[in-house]
Amino acid sequence: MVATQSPIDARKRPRQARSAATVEAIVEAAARVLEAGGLAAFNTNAVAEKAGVSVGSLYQYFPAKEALLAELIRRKRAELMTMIEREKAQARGRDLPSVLNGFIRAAVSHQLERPRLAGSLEYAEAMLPIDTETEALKRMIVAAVAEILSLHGIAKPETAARDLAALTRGMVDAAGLFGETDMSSLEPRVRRAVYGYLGIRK
Amino acid sequence: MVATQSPIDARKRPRQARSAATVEAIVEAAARVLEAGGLAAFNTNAVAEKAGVSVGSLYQYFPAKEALLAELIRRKRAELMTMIEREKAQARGRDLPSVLNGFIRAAVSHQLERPRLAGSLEYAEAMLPIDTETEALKRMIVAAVAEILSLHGIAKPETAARDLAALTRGMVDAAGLFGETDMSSLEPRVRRAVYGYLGIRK
Amino acid sequence: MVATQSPIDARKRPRQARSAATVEAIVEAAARVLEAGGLAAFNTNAVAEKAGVSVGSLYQYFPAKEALLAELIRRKRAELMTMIEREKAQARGRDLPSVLNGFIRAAVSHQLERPRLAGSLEYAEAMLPIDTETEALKRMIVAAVAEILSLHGIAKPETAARDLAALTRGMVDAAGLFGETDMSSLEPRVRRAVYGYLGIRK
Amino acid sequence: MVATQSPIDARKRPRQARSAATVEAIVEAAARVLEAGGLAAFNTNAVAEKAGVSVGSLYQYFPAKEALLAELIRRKRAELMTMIEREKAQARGRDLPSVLNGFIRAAVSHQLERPRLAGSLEYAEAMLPIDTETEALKRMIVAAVAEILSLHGIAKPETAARDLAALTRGMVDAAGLFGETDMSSLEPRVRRAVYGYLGIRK
DNA sequence: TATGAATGAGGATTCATTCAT
DNA sequence: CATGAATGAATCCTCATTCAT
Repeated sequence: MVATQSPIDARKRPRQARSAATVEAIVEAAARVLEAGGLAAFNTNAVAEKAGVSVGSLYQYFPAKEALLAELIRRKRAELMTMIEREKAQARGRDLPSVLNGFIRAAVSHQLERPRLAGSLEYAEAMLPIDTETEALKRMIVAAVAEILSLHGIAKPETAARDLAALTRGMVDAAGLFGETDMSSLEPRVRRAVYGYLGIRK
Repeated sequence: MVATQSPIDARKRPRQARSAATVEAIVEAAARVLEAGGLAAFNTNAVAEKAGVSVGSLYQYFPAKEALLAELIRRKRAELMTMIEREKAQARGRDLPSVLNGFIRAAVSHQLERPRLAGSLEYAEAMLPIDTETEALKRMIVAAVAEILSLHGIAKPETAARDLAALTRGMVDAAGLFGETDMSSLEPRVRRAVYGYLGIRK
Repeated sequence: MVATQSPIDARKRPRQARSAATVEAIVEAAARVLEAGGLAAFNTNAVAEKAGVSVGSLYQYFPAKEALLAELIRRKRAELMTMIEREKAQARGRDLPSVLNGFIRAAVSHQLERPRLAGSLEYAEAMLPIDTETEALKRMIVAAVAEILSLHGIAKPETAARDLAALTRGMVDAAGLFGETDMSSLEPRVRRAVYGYLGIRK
Repeated sequence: MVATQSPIDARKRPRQARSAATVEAIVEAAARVLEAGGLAAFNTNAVAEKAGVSVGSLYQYFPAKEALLAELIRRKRAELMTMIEREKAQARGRDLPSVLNGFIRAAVSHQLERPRLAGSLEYAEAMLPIDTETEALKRMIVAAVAEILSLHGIAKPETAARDLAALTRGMVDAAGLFGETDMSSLEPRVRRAVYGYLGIRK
């Protein structure tokens, strides 16, 4: 990996097994703190305490609070990227609706899980200076979706990919915040909007 | 549970013209600060300075930082409510697409204006304990849209109203953050998604 | 002391009488803390406490710890500059030894006063990035002395000025740290070195 | 109050060849860190890293940060002591100027080498509680010089020794910090001051 | 009422030192 | 002995809020 000189990006990689566990504990604690109290409650002392670790250890692996946030964002994006790659791999020879259904199912399940966490990360990402790696992942995700759309003859595939992602995220976030937890109820509603946007019938 | 004396709810209403001007200056300054630096940069000293007013005066009208945020949210909602009332008033005797077009146009123009401000307010609203008045406005907006949808035979009008609002907000926010400023390009895309969701063709 | 009113001043100027007193209390406390424990003990909490003021107030007037240090340096230099100007004003028509005696007396009395404070400020000045105003004062001091030397036919007056300042400072610092407090014993020793350096006899 | 077991004083002496190499690496790294960033940047982690050694190893040989600093000071003094002994050995039968020239040459070359390092060590020595061994070395140096001066009929030889050392150090430090690196230009200037102080002509 | 100086709790970050491996 | 992960006290600095003028 190329060392981009941004401090937000610079995370010391653990060299021993014990520290890998520490890093995981910190990351999970960070997610929980964000989940529970949003960005306002997200402070290094709270995260360290919830992780059962000292502040010093936190700073051993994340040189700044923002670096921890960036790691959470990076992981979320990476998860999504993995899901998309999986869908893309299965897309060969299928018709567009089938492919879209896969994407939608992946996106909804991914986003509906911890809506308050997701919302905080999205806000943080929109407001903070984003590190290069995360930015790249973002572009790759859009590009992957756009590629599929393009193959099926959709015009302006990049814009469409962004619009569909935004629309889906908007719907799922709102549903999650409203208290919905049932994917099977939400999925068809998202599908209708997506199909409508693309001008195809189910 | 009834919040008898939540501090966030207790906002003095200005009583004189001179005070009204001060309040306006503070509110506009608050919006600008949020616009420029997001919630992280939103602090009372910065707002007071940008408003050309002392911190003391700020606290004269807004007993806590959150009260100022709540006022911004309330105003945003009130604007939207006004737009919706206007559209509703014109909806008599028109077909659903025409009515929807009005709504969509209103929503897009409203949301696309200051996307970073809108994003911060939405995040704040989702995370902070909301005061009763804003909560009520929110419900009224959904109810107003749901009523229209119901009149035109849409099933589960409340859910639809929330979904459409969420989908539209998601798309417009993303477009705004991406740098789009042209309503005429964004509107038809939103329309396609909305129509698709409702299962009607243009 | 006269506030020289330089354009380069990163310090917020107090607008009320009460805050002027606060600033003075902070500066004097800072000097005392440095005097007592050196740079290692120089921390904002200690200074604020000794000044009988909150940390917040300290930061109201000095945006960083270094700014406070810089102010101490600036004041010390300004004092010296004032002394030198006074001597320079009296130098007209006198012979070099008389002028030098004045300078030496001023320098010794100035430096012997609080040797530990002086030492800390010198070290800080040598190590920290110096602000432009202090740098300019430093040059002015050297230039003023060099001018006098030049008038009396001393070769390489700039180098001589720096050497004499260094030699004097070295001797006085060491004497101060050793516990000497008697100017009248130290002065003639400095004089012998200075005269010797310049190749003149008393 | 007697400090029975001051940590600064307790410095383990290395016993094996391998350890000696480690100790040298640490000491040299410490010097480099001081050279580069002064006392503010002097921390055990930085030193250990630059030495290519773990912090644990550093603490194996130096039980506290101050012990490392003390070792640097002790070495610097020991170097000077060695130089002085060498000069003293050659002093038999020579006249005072010849002897002084030797001393001055030794002192200038010694001090001009790494001025920032020297400055930091001097400051540390002046401010920190000094261990007994270093204190003794210091006295021996003064005594050695005083002895020479006394042999040549100089009054108050102890005071003179201290004054000359201080004057020389002041001049060389300032020259070094100013960027001078040429001994041959600085030496005669120091000589003039020294001779002047002692009231002898070259 | 308006002002802005003052407060101090809270939160970010560093670094000397310890100790399990 | 060597390692480097872990600790937490110490320090810098911010900002919501109060209150004397």
